[in-house]
Amino acid sequence: MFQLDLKSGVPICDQIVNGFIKLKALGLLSGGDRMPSVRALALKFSINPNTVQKAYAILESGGIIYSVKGKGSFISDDENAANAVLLRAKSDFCAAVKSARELGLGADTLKEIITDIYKEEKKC
Amino acid sequence: MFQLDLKSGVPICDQIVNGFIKLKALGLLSGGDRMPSVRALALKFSINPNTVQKAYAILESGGIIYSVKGKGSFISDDENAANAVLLRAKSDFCAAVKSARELGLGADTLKEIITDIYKEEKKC
DNA sequence: CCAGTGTACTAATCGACATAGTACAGATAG
DNA sequence: CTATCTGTACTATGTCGATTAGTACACTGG
Repeated sequence: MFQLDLKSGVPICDQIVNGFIKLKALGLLSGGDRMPSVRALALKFSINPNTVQKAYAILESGGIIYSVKGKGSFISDDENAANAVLLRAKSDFCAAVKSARELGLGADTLKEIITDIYKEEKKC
Repeated sequence: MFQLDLKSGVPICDQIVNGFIKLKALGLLSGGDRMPSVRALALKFSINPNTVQKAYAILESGGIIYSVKGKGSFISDDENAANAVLLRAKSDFCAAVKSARELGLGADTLKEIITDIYKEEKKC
C-alpha cells in the first residue's frame, strides 16, 4: 500500500488516486481485486471518509475501478482504463520535456538523465 | 515578453517568475537589463501591483534579479543564479522521469518522446 | 433485522492566492 | 526644492479549492 504525505501540498484526494493508479500499473492490483472500503481507508489514513469517496469517484469516472452499492469497490478489468493511465503518464511526461526545453536543456542532457535514473545511478 | 493565463489555475505570481526565468534562460535578458517597474507590469497585465511585487521578491531571493529602491529592478549578473535555474529545471525533469517510471513507462519510450518533441513532431 | 457497503447532501473550517488601499523611503529630472 | 518615478511594507478583504463534520439514504449479505 502507498503512503500519504499530508504536508506535501498535494491534495490528499489526488494522492489516493495516483496511489492506486501506480499500484495497478505495477501489477500489484488486478482486475476484480477488492478495494478497501471508503470508511476503512479513511480510518487507516486518519482522514475524512468524504475525501476517500471523492478519490474513488475520480477513479471510477476514469474507469480504473467500479463501485457497487452495498458490496464495495473493485479494480476494473477494462483494458482501456490501463491504456488511459499510460496515455496520461505520457502526456505528463511530454509537458515536463517541453518545460525543460524552454529552459534551455538539450535533448542529450535529458536522455542522459533518463539513462542514469533507470540505471539506479540516481544523480538527482 | 511572455503571456499570462489567468484561467490556467497556476498562480499568477508563479507565472511571472517562470516567465522571466525562461526569458533569461533563452538569452533574451542579460545581466544589467532593466525589468519593468512593479506598477507598469501590473498595469500591462491588469493585475494587482502586490502580485508583481511578490513575484519580484521571489526572483530576488533566488538571485535572478536585484532591486534598488527608487531606481528599479535589474537582471542579475550572477552566473550562479543561471546555474540554479538549470539545476531546478533538471530536478523538475528528474521528478517527471521517476513518476513516469513508477507508472511503468520504459526508458526507450521516454527517449522516443524526447526525440519527437525536439524534432517538432509533437505527438502530444 | 443488522452490520457493513457506496452515495448524496449541506454546513463549516482552513489556507493559499489575489485584490484594495494606504503609506513610507530613496532616486532622478525639472 | 518639488514632482514624480521607483521599490517596499502593511492591514484588511474577498475568493476559491480542499478538507472536515455530520447526517441521511439505499443496497447487500449473513
